Amino acid sequence: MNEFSSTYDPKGIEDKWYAFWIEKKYFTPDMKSNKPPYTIMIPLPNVTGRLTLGHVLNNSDQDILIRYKKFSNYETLWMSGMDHAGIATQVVVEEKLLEQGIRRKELGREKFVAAVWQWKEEYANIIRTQLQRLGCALDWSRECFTLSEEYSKRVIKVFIELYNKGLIYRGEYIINWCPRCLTALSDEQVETEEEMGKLYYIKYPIVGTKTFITVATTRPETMLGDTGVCVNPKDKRYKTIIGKKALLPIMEREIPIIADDYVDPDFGTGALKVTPAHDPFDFELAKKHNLEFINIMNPDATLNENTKRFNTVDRYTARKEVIEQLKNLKLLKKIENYKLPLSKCERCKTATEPRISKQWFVKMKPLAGPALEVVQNGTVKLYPKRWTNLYSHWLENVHDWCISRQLWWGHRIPAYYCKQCFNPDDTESKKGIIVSATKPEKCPTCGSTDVYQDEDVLDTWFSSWLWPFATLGWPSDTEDFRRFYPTQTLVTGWDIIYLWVARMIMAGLEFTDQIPFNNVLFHPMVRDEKGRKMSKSLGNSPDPMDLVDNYGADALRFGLQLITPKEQDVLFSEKSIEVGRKFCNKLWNASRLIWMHHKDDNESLLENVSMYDSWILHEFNVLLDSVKNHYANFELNAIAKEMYAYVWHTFCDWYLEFIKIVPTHDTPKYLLKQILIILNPFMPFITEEIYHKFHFAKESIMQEQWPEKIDIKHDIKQINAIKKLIEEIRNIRGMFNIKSKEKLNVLINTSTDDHEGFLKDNGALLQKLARIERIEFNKPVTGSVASIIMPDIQCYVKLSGIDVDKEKRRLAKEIQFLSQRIDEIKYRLNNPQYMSQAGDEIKNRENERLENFLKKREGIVKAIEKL
RNA sequence: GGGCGGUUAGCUCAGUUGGUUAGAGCGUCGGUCUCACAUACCGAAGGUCAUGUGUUCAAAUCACAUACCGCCCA
Repeated sequence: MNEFSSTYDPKGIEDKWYAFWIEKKYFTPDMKSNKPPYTIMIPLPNVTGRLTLGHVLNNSDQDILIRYKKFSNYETLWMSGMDHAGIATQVVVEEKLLEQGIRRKELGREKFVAAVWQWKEEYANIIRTQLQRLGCALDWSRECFTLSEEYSKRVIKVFIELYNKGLIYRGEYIINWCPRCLTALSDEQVETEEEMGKLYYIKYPIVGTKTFITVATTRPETMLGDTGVCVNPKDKRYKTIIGKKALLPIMEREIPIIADDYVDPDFGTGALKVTPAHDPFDFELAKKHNLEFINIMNPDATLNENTKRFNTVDRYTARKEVIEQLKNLKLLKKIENYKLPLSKCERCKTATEPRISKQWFVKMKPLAGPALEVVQNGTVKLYPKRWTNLYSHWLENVHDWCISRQLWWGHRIPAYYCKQCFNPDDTESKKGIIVSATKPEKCPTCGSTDVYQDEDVLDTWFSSWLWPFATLGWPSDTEDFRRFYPTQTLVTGWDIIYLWVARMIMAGLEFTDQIPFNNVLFHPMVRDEKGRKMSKSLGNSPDPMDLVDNYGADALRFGLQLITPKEQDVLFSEKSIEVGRKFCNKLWNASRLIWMHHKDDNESLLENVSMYDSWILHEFNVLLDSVKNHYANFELNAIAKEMYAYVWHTFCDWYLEFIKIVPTHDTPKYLLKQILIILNPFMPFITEEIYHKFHFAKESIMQEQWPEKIDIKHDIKQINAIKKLIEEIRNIRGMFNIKSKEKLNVLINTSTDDHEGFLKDNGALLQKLARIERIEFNKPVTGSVASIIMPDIQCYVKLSGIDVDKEKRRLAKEIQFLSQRIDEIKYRLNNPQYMSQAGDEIKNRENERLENFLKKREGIVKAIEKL
């Protein structure tokens, strides 16, 4: 049975074809082939959770490109894999365990990590299934995981190499600390949000005087850690007190008043309280002026013993209590409302703390230079182009990268310390530090065998920045690496341009001396209909798999592409997926019609090409050109829209209607195959299914070639004319409210024999599509008629009892319009500047327009006279 | 504070290097179960292209300014 149902139902079809593709190993490149390679590395999904609509967009983009390139004679590889996602995954597993009353610390490192691996297995399976249901042509045989044994070796090798080059160091600086995740974060893993807060003005008594110096701060509790007050040396208000001491209230500690150009005299009071251990700028200032560093906070953001009675009090409670005490001491001058930027942990949204801490860092400047250059000189191209500015700006101002994380899930830092001679507080010397892939037997400095490994793990991005080559076997000189590296295109969201894209380019240049990819396509973020970010708490994020269940994967993919703008965020609505589903059904039914009449035709185009065939083939050529250009610029949305318009409005609405009346052979089946091929990257399942319904020659549509342009043998002017005439007659019918059951009688006068001959030969088509009873040619116009005046064809729709005034008004309006256009063109023709400056192409076009307008106007004038 | 993007039909968006009457999808309205498809077909209405000034024979398109919205960085 090979029946064609009257509606398309994707159920059963999608799974069937995915299994078939896997069985045939279509997604695995042929290593014996001599085609040029085309490689895309998947932006490795986190094993943290299920895929979102953002992933659907990201992966369908990639699938489209891969399938297109496969048709275009490239040996394609789309590398699959996943990211261990250190913080994010640790957080979700912690939460899950906590639901069962189990605390991470109580469970212990080994058992906890085992629990995360279990989670990883479960979610890797879910994600794999999700990508497969979307139809992704990923090579599963090469799937990688950032925490696998082999991949880890590469990460550790890179750490050691950079350490030996002096590009990785251990140091003590202010870092971003998440009090909830209890780990350091890099600058890029912190989000800043503007929030309404307050600016507190606090008076510090000046020692030895009865006067005060007032400082302004948004975080009064940090005053407990102040070790100085700083003013601008040029600030006249404070000239006399520089060098004196202030008495820090509550703590009753004497702190120096210093001067530095860094202080902005116009901000607040022009006096800055200096908290060296809890602010990056204060930290630098303190180093310069030799101020004391007092850490006042525990890792969980409660205050510590350095704050005396505030010990163990939470930071926000402490703020209230400090304010209360200052009020009592009459040292709180005033409070103002103030908008301040608040830094939050990207993963858990907890407000982060700037905190002085000993961590591992990567020196970024030496890596940034080359990465900046390859983008600025166009070796690596970013799409859309404007991301280049952002990329450059970040690299030009890049700070060192804090890569150590106080987590258990990740690559453990390959640094060992000697219990005998390592001094943890000495961040200047490397004494007693051994960086090594395996545990050293003894300390090279003192010979002690008592060495222990760093407890911390590496930032996730320290492994994923190696993705484009570590996945291909690097540093081993593997065949995969030689063949598929550098890759061609990276497809990702712009939100990780710094976190990932820039770092991959750095790593590629540093470790392989090559760019990791030629092109980067940044697609937009998927938001809800109101433009809000998709989030679990808002409940505005549909599960993509529900959408696949309800509409089919092809509908989801195509619908999403249709609404994805080039440079703005996507506002997702389920309506668009419905449009996708309807389009699938349309394609299905068009195929069904062709199948009913043409399934036994030749699948290649032979000699049977009618003028109507030529017309649709010509339109197809136009489409092919446009699609090709759009692919070159990664404009997938434009491709989707054009294919939609062609299939629905050109192919179905006109061509299929034409050939119901004017029979033909071969072309419908031939062209359908071409259409299926160009649609396949966007909708792989339905196109494969239809391909097989027709028993086309290849084992799978995936083995076909991208269509070539077709030689057009006919002049198709007449087809456009008859099409236009049909549209005009339909328009008249609507205008005069003529029921569609009522057939029309028309009189046609033509100015050339060609037109007359063609219209006579194709009268049946005109009758059917314009619903006409009788056509008469070249007779005088009598009775009441509605007139259609085209340059070479005049058509009069006979109707008794039409509203003559209405027709006169309609024609008069038309004349007015034409006259306006005619005047415009004539004005230009009389303008010497236009005549000398406009190009020939434009002038020819304008002349042609003028000629047509004049002909038309003349015809309408006559038509009015006859009314 | 610095930078980037946006403002086109009721809604969401196209609109190449300035050059036909500024387009599409959805929605709305009217009419059709016409033998592939009512998940459909036919037709219509709807825009002073955010505002202002300028450049040009010609501006949605280029320049400058303003307003509003969004994002990134500090």
